[in-house]
Amino acid sequence: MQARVVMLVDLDYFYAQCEEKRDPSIKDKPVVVCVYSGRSEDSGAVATANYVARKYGVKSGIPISLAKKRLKEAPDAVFLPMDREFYEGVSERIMSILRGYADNFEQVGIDEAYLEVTAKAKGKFDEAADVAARIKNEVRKREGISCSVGVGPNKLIAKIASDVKKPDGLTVVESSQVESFLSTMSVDRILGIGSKTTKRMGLMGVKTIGDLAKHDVQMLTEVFGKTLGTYFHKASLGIDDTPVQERGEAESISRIATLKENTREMDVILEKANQLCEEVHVALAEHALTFRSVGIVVITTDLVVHSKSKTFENPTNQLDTIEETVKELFEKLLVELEKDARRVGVKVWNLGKQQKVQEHLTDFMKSSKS
DNA sequence: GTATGCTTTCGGC
DNA sequence: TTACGGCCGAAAGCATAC
Repeated sequence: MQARVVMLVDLDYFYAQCEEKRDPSIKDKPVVVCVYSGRSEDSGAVATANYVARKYGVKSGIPISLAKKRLKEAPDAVFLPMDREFYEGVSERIMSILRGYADNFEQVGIDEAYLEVTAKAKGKFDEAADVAARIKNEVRKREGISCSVGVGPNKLIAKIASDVKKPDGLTVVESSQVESFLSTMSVDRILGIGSKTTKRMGLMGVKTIGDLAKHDVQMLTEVFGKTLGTYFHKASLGIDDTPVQERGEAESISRIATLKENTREMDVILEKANQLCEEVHVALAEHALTFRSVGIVVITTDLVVHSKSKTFENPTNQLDTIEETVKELFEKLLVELEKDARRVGVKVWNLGKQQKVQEHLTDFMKSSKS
């Protein structure tokens, strides 16, 4: 029985790097990939930026206008609209390269994947480092994209390791190094520890993963409950038994859009919402999926997010159901809002694979014959 | 008290 | 000094069940 070796491959500043690949002449310039909302020249936000732009304080999530201001002294800066289809194509080809190096493979989002490499690296970390180097070379040669890789005895360590050096990094943390590797890391590096839990732990005097490891599991289960307490305890010791496994289809499908003007008029909102319902329905149909939950979101003029949702007993795939539920939810939500709506969204989840009715009937007839 | 499931909000990219 | 997307999964908060 070999000790596990797990790898996390993270494609560096992915959207912006795809743009550099498409047009290498922009490589040494600040590159900012933007999501334009269409309501005015520069309204919208930054999806991601290359490291040249990051030196100017331009990063994911900031307004485009702020990014332009920060790049005033860089007249060669390049602002490009997001081209998701192009990035998805690049991602798909890279993911199929990565798959070839893995015993087991798990893609996480468009730019990240876990690889179980225990067998391929014969349980040895130095062989895993060679595999990682080969992966980086092949991805660079075939697709012209750099990535940062973390190698560790499990997913938890591989993920944290991948963040240590980027872009174009490779960090290996062997089992014997796990304790000192984790000891000074902030607790919020652990998946499942968000801002609230970080604050609660801070009040207990726990700031680093090393601090967390000093508390016994009984104490943690008293404070956080059995499931979470046990999980935090294991994570603090670098223990993570979760397997690397293929993910199914997305767990939710959503579409959101910015309105031309701020409004609280139901007609205007429902017109946009119905477009979004149709888009969601098309996406469902493409994958032959049903849903059991429907939700809406409204972002008001003060940029506060409000949402409502409804879950049904039985799965369906009907556009009518989406549209009717969305209407009902907007009517409920709008009366609660004091500000106008700026953006609206529609989402479905609790997805399932659509059964083929004909098969069912055939099965039924087969079974009723005997 | 803990587990589970649903709803809403948060945060990464 | 402000400025502000789209999509996803995770986290948090709550209700209910055991």
